[in-house]
Amino acid sequence: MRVSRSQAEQNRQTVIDVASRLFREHGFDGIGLKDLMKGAGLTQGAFYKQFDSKEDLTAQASRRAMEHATRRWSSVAAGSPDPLEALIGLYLSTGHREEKSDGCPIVALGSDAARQGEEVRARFQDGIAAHLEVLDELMPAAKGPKTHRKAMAMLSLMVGAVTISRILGDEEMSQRFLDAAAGEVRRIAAAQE
Amino acid sequence: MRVSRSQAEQNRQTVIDVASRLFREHGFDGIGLKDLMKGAGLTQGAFYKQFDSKEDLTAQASRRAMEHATRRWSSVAAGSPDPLEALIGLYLSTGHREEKSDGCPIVALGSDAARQGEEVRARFQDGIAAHLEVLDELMPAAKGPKTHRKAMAMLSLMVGAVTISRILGDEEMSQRFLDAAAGEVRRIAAAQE
DNA sequence: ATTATCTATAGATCTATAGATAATGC
DNA sequence: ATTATCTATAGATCTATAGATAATGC
Repeated sequence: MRVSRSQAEQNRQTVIDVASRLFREHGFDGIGLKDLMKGAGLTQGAFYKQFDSKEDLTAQASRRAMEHATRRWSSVAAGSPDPLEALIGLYLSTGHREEKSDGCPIVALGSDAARQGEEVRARFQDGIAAHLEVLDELMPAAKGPKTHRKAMAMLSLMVGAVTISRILGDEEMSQRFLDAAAGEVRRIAAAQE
Repeated sequence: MRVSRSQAEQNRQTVIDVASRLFREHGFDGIGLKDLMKGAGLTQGAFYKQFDSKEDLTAQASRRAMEHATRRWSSVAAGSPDPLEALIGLYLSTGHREEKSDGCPIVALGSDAARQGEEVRARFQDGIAAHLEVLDELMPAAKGPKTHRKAMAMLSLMVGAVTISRILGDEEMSQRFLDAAAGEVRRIAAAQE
């Protein structure tokens, strides 16, 4: 039954990966330890050797999800001649709207995160700051004192639009929210000031 | 033990009101029927004479919260010489950031709503459409074909900014998100096109 | 006679712990 | 000898139902 130390550590990492996806799909309160562990091919009993509590896993899964999302933003931006358009194409798309478990954690868990303890919220805060830095870098206009301010508005707009588009059953309305956000994100980035 | 028909109906309405607040505070999965009923001064046993299921109450509480929020937007806009500034002052404020249970349901429950069934999501969709109409009305620039598109971007931006500001423990950063959003909402409303 | 609410409970599920087991690591 | 994982379980809580009770409404 016992496995090697490196295998145990790998199992722990798998649990965090699985949790980062299942929490995004079902919410922090929408999935239990049994199913989280089952997703990693383990049983519930192994949980408390790996983590202090469910809240502990929640915090670690939040960090994992945020770091993954930031890395994706960076590499999409770095791999395109027009980083902003590449990011808009990725984020404000139907693909992203329909991919809850591998999509942006702020969209999938933003409302839930606001109700969590300090530890979880700190992991989200770090991720949000990292997202802002990526946006700062790809701003096409000359970098001014307003750049960071613009990045905040762009992130808010993107998060809000995908959140709303996921709620809407009316496909056309949902699409129009994404398109409207894309247009305004471009405008904000391009604005002189 | 039995109460009059009108008292029973009033009790039902109280449960919906209480639920619309407690769900916003704790999430749909974060509070049980016992505490919801207790909040209305009743016991759990009375629940199923009033509602079909928890999901039924979830849908009714969502409608109630959304209608309340829309009415607040309308009256704030109608009661001011500068409707847009009045709305910004109400929505993108620390007061709203700290008032989860009586604040915007899209912020408090947006991520949760995206995971709910059609019935609940339809109530949010109706409320979102109603919010857009309020924004359409108060747009200062001459109403063009782009008005509705702008309203969508403004709503997304406002929802995203307050959602993020509620997650952040860093007060200054939180405030800067609200300010950045306020600035861009004004810009979008004022833009010619 | 009907029924709104109550207490009580069924059955499922939740987080967390205890003790057994079998493999690792010294 | 230590320990990662397993099965089993404690105790709390969740949604939903059943039957009793006491007041309403015919």
